[in-house]
Amino acid sequence: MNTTDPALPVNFIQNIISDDLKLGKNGGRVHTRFPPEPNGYLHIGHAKSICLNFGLAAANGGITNLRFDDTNPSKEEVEYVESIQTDVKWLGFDWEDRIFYASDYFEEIYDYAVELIKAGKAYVCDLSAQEIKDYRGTLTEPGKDSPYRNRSIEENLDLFARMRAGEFEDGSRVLRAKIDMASPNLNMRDPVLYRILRSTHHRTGDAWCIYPMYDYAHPISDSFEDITHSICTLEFADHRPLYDWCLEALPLESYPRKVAGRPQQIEFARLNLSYTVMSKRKLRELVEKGYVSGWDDPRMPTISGLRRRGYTPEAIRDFCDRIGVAKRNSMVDIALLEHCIREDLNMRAPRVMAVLRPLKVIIDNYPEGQVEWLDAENNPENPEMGSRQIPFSREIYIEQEDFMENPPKKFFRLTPGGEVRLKSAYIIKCEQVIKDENGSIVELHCSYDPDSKSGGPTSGRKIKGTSHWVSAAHAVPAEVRLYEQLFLVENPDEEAEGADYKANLNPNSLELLTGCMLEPGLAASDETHYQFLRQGYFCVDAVDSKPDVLVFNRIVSLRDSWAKIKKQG
RNA sequence: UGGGAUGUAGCCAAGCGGUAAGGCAACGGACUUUGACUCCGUCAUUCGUUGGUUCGAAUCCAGCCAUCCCAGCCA
Repeated sequence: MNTTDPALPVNFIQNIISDDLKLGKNGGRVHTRFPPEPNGYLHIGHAKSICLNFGLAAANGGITNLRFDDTNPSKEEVEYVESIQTDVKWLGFDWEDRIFYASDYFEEIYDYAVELIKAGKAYVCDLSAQEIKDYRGTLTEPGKDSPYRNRSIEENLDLFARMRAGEFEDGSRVLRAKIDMASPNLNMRDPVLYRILRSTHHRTGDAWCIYPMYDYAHPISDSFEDITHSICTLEFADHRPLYDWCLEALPLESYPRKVAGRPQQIEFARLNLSYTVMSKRKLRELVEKGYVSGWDDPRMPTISGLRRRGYTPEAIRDFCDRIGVAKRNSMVDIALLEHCIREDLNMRAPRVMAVLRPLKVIIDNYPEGQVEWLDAENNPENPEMGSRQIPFSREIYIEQEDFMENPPKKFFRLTPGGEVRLKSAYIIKCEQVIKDENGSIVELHCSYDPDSKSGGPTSGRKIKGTSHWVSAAHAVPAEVRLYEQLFLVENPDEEAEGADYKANLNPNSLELLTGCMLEPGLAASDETHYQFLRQGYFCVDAVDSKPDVLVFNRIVSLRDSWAKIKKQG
């Protein structure tokens, strides 16, 4: 029980680890592994597993392996193994030199299968896939033995060797564990251990035409790597007896929690996030059908998408710490993720001024041609970040939405005849509204109060509203993308033929703004985050930025977006 | 209707026989050179439900109810 050390995580897995340590199991070691199949990019759900495996080990003085569960070459690609490494590193975790592949063990895994056959615990089955299914029985009825179940050891050995040698067609034979066709647990009804599959493997090429199944390869891999705590998600709970069966049936030296005499895996509930499409199949569909620019499109809930949308590793790790770990299926509100990134960025993102939808303002009583460099603090929350100089001149831009000709009661910004403070500068008063022939507002003429200069001795006048602005002559044009994460507006009926969930994705997930005006001097790098005042946090998109234009991506609140869509009907 | 797992606030989640932590959200209020941020305050007489054991139960026991997972030669 974790009742003493406040530095340790508080969750049921930590409790298990603490108990094991107390009992001296595994020689006091804690060794975990993060075992993704390289069949797609990692998403926020994987982040939970990564933080758990690496975090729990680190908190207990242990280590963590990165292991690719690459036993099904038909779905796997090197692009994915590379992106997974990039993303785990970016999240801030280090597997040092312990990067492994299940495919590294293919030869040994095969040898163990031969041992299983020799021990009478496995047999080659000639049933077709459909027949195996039929023989398996149902949830409520027991299955029946395969007619090939009692082949001689010699025949099994011969057949299995010939399977490997490529003598048989794909799908014509499998190697099965001989367990119990009447088990109430379907996974124990003589599960398939090896299948014949002619598919080029991203690492072993065409060296093999038979590949081990997850249920068989995984416990062996854990054992080879001396893993002490094999953490996986809830849907594998039913596989646990099979995991144990493999370890017990094989002459293996090490397996998790062996000292207790009960090797076992530990299951936790996978992450579900509101508004978030977490299914790899669906994410793949978005990519393959070109609905997004790629797995790292900022609208994607992938680690790489979140990165481009402006999320930091610190925020994601904090989120994973806060959601907790348990065994109940739950749905975490994405507002918590959004809270984590805002909190992280609040202290370290410089405040800058940028006008997304410019409205020209001419300050008539400000000398033509004059430029003043004003002092502006970089982060009021964090004075250590200092200040910078920004230019002020006769013609500036303010945000279109910061002026209203016929304002509602509680509008605090600029109105005809009204005053507003320009952040870090002067108080201005709107004297005249200029419109074009269509009645659209094209520019404002204002006056300024020279005594109201920010930080000056006479700057104390209180004005209800404050606006951001940028000097027209100095402004840098920019492109801004307002991205929001893809989410489902309505949940499509997945059972229906050709269910098109794409049609139900939020329609306004990307808004492209051109002609935005930035204060001069902003730097471009994908590590850079800014807060555009009152407009939220943005990060520079180094992937899409062009030589002459900075591209910013913005983090938006999905709840607000959802409300907006619902309101529009 | 077989097996496995889970039910504590709108959403997560501690709690492990001694009288319901914490976070997010929400709602009040203060502050503010951005209505942001920050800061104060409010938010479960009750732990799926019904019984039982006990001086005492979210914690132990029994029944019931609800939800999720399992019939890939996927992981």
